[in-house]
Amino acid sequence: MTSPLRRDARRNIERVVEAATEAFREHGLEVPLEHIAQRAGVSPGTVYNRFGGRDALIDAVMPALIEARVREAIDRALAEPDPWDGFAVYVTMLCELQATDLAAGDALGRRYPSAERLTEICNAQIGDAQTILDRAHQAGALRADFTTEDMPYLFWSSAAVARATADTAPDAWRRALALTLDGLRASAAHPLPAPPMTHDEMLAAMTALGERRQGRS
Amino acid sequence: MTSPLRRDARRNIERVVEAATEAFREHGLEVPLEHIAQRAGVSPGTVYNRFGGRDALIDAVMPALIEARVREAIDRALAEPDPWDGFAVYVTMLCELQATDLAAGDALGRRYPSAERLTEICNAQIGDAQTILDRAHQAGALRADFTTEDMPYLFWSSAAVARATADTAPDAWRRALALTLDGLRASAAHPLPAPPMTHDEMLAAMTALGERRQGRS
DNA sequence: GTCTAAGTTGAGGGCCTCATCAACTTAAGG
DNA sequence: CCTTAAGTTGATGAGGCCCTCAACTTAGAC
Repeated sequence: MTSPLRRDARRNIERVVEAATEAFREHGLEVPLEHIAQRAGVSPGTVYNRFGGRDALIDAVMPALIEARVREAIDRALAEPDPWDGFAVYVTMLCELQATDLAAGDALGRRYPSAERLTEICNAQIGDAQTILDRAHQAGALRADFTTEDMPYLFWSSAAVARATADTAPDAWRRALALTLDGLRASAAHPLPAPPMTHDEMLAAMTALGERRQGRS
Repeated sequence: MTSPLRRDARRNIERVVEAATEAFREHGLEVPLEHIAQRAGVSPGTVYNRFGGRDALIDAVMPALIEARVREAIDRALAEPDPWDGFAVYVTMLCELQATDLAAGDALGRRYPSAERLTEICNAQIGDAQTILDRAHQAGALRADFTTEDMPYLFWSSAAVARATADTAPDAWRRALALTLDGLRASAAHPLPAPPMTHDEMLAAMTALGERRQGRS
């Protein structure tokens, strides 16, 4: 079997996970691994030894966080007696998460294929979202032409607003989101100029964002 | 007086401006200056000699482009008999510009204080936007609580969607924007959770985006 | 206390971008 | 043509990040 880790190794793993959680939250998933190492009081080499690279580290840190927060959002949404309120609560809580945790913003709006556990969690999350949408659709509250494939627009938009205003008007995203939500009510619906993305287009777009570390060639 | 430039110098300036226009459009305002130099068939040093740095180059290239396109949008908007349609056309044309020209996306949503001409143009643009908004407000078509300071939300959001989907669903931003616009009609208005940004907060947020070249410390 | 495999270290090679400047080239006036 | 100031070049140093690996340290078994 995998021989048990030495005590110092286990302790370093803990430290790195802890440092990574904080650094990811504060600076996003692209924070230099060297900053994480330093924060953990460990050499860069150790991070690579223990995790093998950024994606594995992401996969060690993010899934639990995302899953917990998404679950919370789902529960609160379904507890809401009014289906529209449920939908609004769901979206708002996830956007709030994005606004307070840059890494969550990355994780919700992008895909990192080699972070397998995270990908799994996020895909499951789409199914959960479907439940909330269905309920709001059936109540006639959510416009009929809004689909799960449109959800990333909300996350991308809110993340963009939150990042832009983080230092100057940290609650601006709430106003921007409220404006957008008003456009999603069935009563606000006007014909749309284009069909939704297909599921594959959506995933491809999110994956491209994950790969595009920064400006490419 | 400033002694006239030598012919080769003038020619190089032209080439660099041309190369920069294309490179900015394709890759955004953060494209490496060396790529621009290469594209212009010129050494990196020449770009620095002639322009002195990225901001000056931006200022040499972007203002004319932005001004022309904004003017076009204003004209088309005011030509629209219905004030709501005018507003929608205005916003849509600027978002289309963002979607087809990454540099325009940067310029409309950010501020680069040391690119003075560009800053001036963009500030003037806000005044023009006010005209369009006023007309739509007075017609009772645009929700009363939507202000000029809310406009950046539209640009940031649309730019985020356009960047995300550029390679996979290049028209997705139209759908996302249409959803958002439906929330801006007076008839869709529900109370908002927060006041608009102040003008200063808006400018500060845009400036921060311009300075934040990429992930900061 | 000794020993050794497990673990850590941090310098270093690779790659990228910025910005500079001494040495070279060339336009253009005389 | 020759001259020379204007202009260009591209190698270079500085800074940042990634990832690796030979040398060193240490936990923990005996």
